[in-house]
Amino acid sequence: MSRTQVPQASDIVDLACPVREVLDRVAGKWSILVIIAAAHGPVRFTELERSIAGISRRMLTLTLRNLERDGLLTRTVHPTVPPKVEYELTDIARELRESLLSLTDWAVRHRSTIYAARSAYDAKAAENA
Amino acid sequence: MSRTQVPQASDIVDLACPVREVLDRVAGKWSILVIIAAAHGPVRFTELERSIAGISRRMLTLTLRNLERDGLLTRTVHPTVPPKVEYELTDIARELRESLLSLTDWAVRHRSTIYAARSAYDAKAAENA
DNA sequence: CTGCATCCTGGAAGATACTG
DNA sequence: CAGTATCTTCCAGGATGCAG
Repeated sequence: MSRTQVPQASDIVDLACPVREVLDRVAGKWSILVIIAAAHGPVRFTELERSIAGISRRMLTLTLRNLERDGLLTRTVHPTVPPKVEYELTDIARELRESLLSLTDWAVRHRSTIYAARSAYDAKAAENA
Repeated sequence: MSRTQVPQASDIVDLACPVREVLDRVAGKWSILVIIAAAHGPVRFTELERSIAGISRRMLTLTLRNLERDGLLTRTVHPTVPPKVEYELTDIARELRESLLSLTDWAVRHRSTIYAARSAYDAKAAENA
């Protein structure tokens, strides 16, 4: 950031950083679902694959790697045949999950309102067309 | 949640829906920042543009439209010259913002831990290369 | 069972220019 | 002031196949 261009809305910038933190960590299409699916304890790869409807093997792998990289879950390889790998949330991931609960709660409480608003908006837009 | 210990696919799906709800609404790169920036009361377009560092006029417009469509904010046009448009969060958006606070709080509390985990992970990956 | 390598596509978002 | 209209770029994510 140059010295000539000082961002004057520092309040937003200050808030934005942690927001970006969370977002970048949780942004993916599957991250949160994996966190939820892994919440109940050590879970195997295939368990996750089965419990998260619609996820591909590739995306599950990528998502798990990212979460592991950020220290949100641990990966334990049991050198058996066939291989057995278990994933488990770390403490901070469990904390994160708690925070997510209030979000999902919000979604549940207001979903009908939001649908209604959306329908109304679209109806009005259509009528102008 | 069912009585069984191991969540089957349906359990995750049940949880996944509200999660998707939130995500889809807040997913964009700018949505949350706009919500935060508009939190303190009626805000004009240009105010938002200035306070959200890095956002383009186009993306601000698109984001505002989406939030309005979902009933998260209201758009009030004052037919003056020059035009004056004010945006304001709705009640449910303010509620959402409250929920987001616990997330940002999480991010702040654990950011250093996460950075450390990431560095460690990357270091290990590099050493295997 | 648990992945990785590759190819490919849709859509999000940036750059730029114009307008009531 | 508060937008629209295009064009373009980029990459998350899907599909498929192979492997230890």
